[in-house]
Amino acid sequence: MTNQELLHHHGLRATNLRLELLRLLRASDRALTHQELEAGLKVEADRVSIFRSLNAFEEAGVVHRVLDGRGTSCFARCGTDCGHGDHNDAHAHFRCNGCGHVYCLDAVELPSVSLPRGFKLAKSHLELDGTCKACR
Amino acid sequence: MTNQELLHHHGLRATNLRLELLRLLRASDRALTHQELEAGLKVEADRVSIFRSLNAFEEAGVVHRVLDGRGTSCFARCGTDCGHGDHNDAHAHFRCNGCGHVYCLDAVELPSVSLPRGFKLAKSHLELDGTCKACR
DNA sequence: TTTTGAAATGCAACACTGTTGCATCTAAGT
DNA sequence: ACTTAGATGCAACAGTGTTGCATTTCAAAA
Repeated sequence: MTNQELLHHHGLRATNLRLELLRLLRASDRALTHQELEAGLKVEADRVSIFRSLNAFEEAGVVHRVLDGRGTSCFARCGTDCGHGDHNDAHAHFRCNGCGHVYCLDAVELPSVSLPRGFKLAKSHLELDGTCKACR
Repeated sequence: MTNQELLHHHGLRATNLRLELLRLLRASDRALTHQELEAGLKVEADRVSIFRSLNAFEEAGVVHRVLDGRGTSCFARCGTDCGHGDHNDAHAHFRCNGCGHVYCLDAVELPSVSLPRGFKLAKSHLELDGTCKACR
């Protein structure tokens, strides 16, 4: 599926900015911040438009959001099985303490947890940190 | 150990602000943001001083920091076995999607994970969300 | 192909978290 | 009571993220 088809399939318009953002996200093996995306764009675009596009992507199920260790949002393309507001992002994330990059780890298995009485679990996120391949 | 002793024990001065912050943190069953702390203070204090105190607490091993779902820092008292830069905060955290409150869950067991080749693990954080007792 | 309405963008302004520099004050040991 | 390193207050700043509003542009229908 092309990026254009992907956008249309989720009810979004295929603008230059959005096609560019998807291109960058698809080309990356890790989750990217809005700053990295802005820096990588081959098109001029306003910060606000990038934020709005990323929010639209997230809501539509095109990307998912991860927080890096300092609380800023990173975005990565979703797997094929995400829909509107229905994310299947139940995989672990690894954050490198050296470069700060955030990787999605689809291979790592998530634990099943039992919560104290009264708490109702919706989702669990396993956040790992350490040193990545490039930083060793 | 009194809050005064606790501070001295970690090489920090027992000022009004810091004693107040510790009082609030000890009285709470969950992690608090700087905003909640500022609102709860019985003493006038500058935002900056609160941030600096919390940073000093964290570095000394008096409190640990958790990010809530939107990336803002929450703070909670550490267990007894934390020292300078040596946190023992390897427990799960639960964030309520209703009220946004963050709870430390000492009871939940952390999984052992195996990373892809090249990644070196330092710490793992299990972040859970759902609905808390009060919000059901 | 042209029209058209909704979606997307750009710009300005704002709120919030968090930090730094510097002058002043205070806790705590002498 | 002195002294000084540690703590505070104030002003200013950087970064993320949002909102309102006018303008542009995509995509579907005429």
